[in-house]
Formats: sequence, C-alpha cells, structure tokens
Amino acid sequence: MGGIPAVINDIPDIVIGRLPLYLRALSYMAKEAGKVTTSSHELGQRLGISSAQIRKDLSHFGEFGKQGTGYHINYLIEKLREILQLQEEWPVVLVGAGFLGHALAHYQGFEHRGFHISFVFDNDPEKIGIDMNGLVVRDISELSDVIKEKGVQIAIISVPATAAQEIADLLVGAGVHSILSYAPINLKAPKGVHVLYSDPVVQLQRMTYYQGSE
Amino acid sequence: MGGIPAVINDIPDIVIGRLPLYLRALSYMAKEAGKVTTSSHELGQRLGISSAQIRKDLSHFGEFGKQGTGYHINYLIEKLREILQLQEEWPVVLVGAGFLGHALAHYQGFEHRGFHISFVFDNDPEKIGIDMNGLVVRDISELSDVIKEKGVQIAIISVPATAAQEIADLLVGAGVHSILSYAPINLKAPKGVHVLYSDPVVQLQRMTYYQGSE
DNA sequence: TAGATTGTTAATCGATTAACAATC
DNA sequence: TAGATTGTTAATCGATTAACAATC
Repeated sequence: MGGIPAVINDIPDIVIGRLPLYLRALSYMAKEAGKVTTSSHELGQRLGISSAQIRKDLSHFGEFGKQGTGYHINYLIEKLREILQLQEEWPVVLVGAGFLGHALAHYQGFEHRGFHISFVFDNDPEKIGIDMNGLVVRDISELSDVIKEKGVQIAIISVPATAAQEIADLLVGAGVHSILSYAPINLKAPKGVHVLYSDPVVQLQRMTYYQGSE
Repeated sequence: MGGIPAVINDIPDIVIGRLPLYLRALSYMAKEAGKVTTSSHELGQRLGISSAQIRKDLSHFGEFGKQGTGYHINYLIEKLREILQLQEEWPVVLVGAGFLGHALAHYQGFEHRGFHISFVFDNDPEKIGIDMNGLVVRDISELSDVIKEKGVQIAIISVPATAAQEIADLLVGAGVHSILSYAPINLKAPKGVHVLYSDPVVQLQRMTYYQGSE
C-alpha cells in the first residue's frame, strides 16, 4: 500500500550519547568557571572531542550558535535540556537497598539534572521499612502497583546478579521503559525498553589490556 | 632516518571494549548455565551483537574456535583473560570513603574477575581509621607513598566532583595508569593515562531522549 | 574592518555485515 | 556423509574530519 513511511528518527544513538557530556561540561563552565559563552573548540578541548564533531552533533537539532562569537552557554544548556526531555524531573524507582542502593539513595547528583529517586524497594524484611535519606524502603511486592499508579518510567537496579532478570521483568511488566542496571549480567528486555549497564569490573577490564604498553 | 616504525597496535579500542562483555557472558554460560561449548551465534544473541562481529573481534587475537562445533567456553575464557592481562589480580586503590566508597569496598564482584581493592583513602578525620570490609581507611596524605611503594597502577575515584581533579593529579603523579572515576566531571590527565567514567545521571540522560517515542 | 567561529559539504576514515570456502 | 560453524574477504554502511563560505 505504499503509505506513510515510518517516522525516521535519523539521529544516531552515538550522537544522543554525547549530548549529556556536553550538558555536563557546559554546566560546569557556567557554574564553576563562571563563563558566559564558549566555542565548539573550547568545549571540544575540555572533552577531548573535535570541534567539528560538536558542531555536527548540534546541527542535527538546530542552529544554536553565532558566527564569530560561539555559543551562549545558558542558552545551549536550555536547548540540550529540551532535546533530552530534562525540563521536568523524572521520578526514578530504585530496586535494591544494599550498599549500592544506599549510595544511590544518598547521591546528591540527581537533583537539578533531571531526576529524583522517588521510591526504593527491597525484598529483605530486615530492610523493608528503614529510612534511606528520607525514603522508606518498601516491599518488592508493592513494586508493580506503585509503578503503575505513579506512572514511573525509569528504574535503577542495584540487586545481586541472580535477582536482576526477575526484577527487570517486573519493571518492564509494570511499564518501565528505561533501566540502568548495576548487576553484572546481560538483561533480556523487549524491544522499546532501553537498558544501560554500569559494571565497574567491565570498565577496569577495558583498561588492563593497555597496562604496560606505555 | 627512516628507522623502525613505532609498533602499531592495530586493534581498535572498540574491540577491546567488547572483550570484557564476552568474558562476562562466557563466565555466566559456564557457571550458571552449565554449558561447555558455545557458538558465535549463541554468544551474539545473548549480547545483542552479530555473530560476524564476534568472530571478527576474536580473529584479531588468534583462532580460538573449531568449524562445526564452535568455541570451548573455558578455553576461550582463558584466552580472553590472557589478552586482557587478567591472569593475576590487580591491586586497586579506592579514594573516597563515602557512601559510594563504602559500596565499592563491600562489592563482591571484584574477586575472581581480576581485581582486589587493596587500599582505601579519605581526607575526613572522622573516616580515617574506620574499618571498611576489612580495610582500614587511610589518610589521603599517605596516598602517594603507598602507591609508589606497592606499585599500584589502578585507582577508583569516589570523591565529590570538587576534589576529583586534585585526587587524579595525585594518583597520576604517584604512578597510576588507569582511573575509573565516579565523579561527575571530566578529568584532565596526561597521555598514556586511561580514564573511564561512571556517572549514573549521564546514563539516565542518554535514555530520556527516547522516552515517549514508543 | 579584521578576526573569529559557525553550520554544512564532501572526503576520509573506520566499523559492521554478508557471504563463503574451509573444515570439524 | 551432511550439517554446522569457523575465520576471512570484500562490500556496505556509518561516523569523523577537513575545509570553507557565510556572517557575527
């Protein structure tokens, strides 16, 4: 039938992946370094990225700079927040109240960057009910209902590897679209669900290959 | 003078970056799933990577499989450990004994994967001297001497963003070659020093772009 | 104006994939 | 043997970079 072609979201993942880095560096420049404007060259130097790449990346979304003067930092920050849908804070569910869950619940860095940990869950009766930085640890059995009722779309998994897939299935079933997992295991998730990982060992192993090759 | 060309390390970073993922999936297959052999197809499916890419990646280092039967898992694990220099455990210095440092010091996942947290440092008198999972938190003033004396080459930074660059400079000055930083800031480091980052907010921000585009 | 820097094009570079002979 | 799967080549695909007209 020919028909209307599917909307082509032409912007490569790898470009999207750099935008948060630009955002972070720009915020630093504005707040810590007190700068008002910057150039693709300056930003690139700070990040170890070519100025051409930064201009190319931004050009996917519009024209945010001025020839001769560069970019107004606060304006570019605002635009990047729009693009990344960070203008309102996303509620985040945290699953796993162990040492790492504890650290995440106390992490100050979520605020003002688009996220807020709204609920913490665990299955350990010893942990359920305790206070973690103002949040009460809830029973995992309530997870699904809370997510559905509050419409939470983002979750962080900080449970042991053996429990991670089960938790991921629960989260996806309840409507979560994005998962950041600290469990050292590959999760299966249906298409349309984004999963990113953070495994310190994988990162360390990426560096040992080069040890001694100096 | 013409002379001897610099040794060309032809293997792309991006290939090295995938090897730890192969290693992790293979270990899972051997231990949890009780498998003895696997194929590039099976491994690829588990990781969401094409079988061709896995074969190509491995072919940079040798021939580890057999036509018709695939790879012997334990043998491939051993080879990957050799390639990544993981056959002996690397001592790791952890800087920052806050909530996250606490979580890292208690993380079981380093053992048997090539790493061992050997020392923990902080500058807070309240924390110096306390026990963290069998490790005594030491004064940051001892950092340089300990690293030099023990020849530690790998460090993890879990201090606030404001202190991270200063700590990185100390580490590099003392001889550290690889740094995994949890501080949400870009670090400056001389060529030859590897720095990788883990910032949960950056990862969450990489996913919100896609929210609602289902 | 002169200098600086953008946004964009075209060229280059590099990574992924498809395909298949070799062979277990 | 027949079926399966490797390692490798060549083709494809995609990302990065160099260069520059436009213009602040």
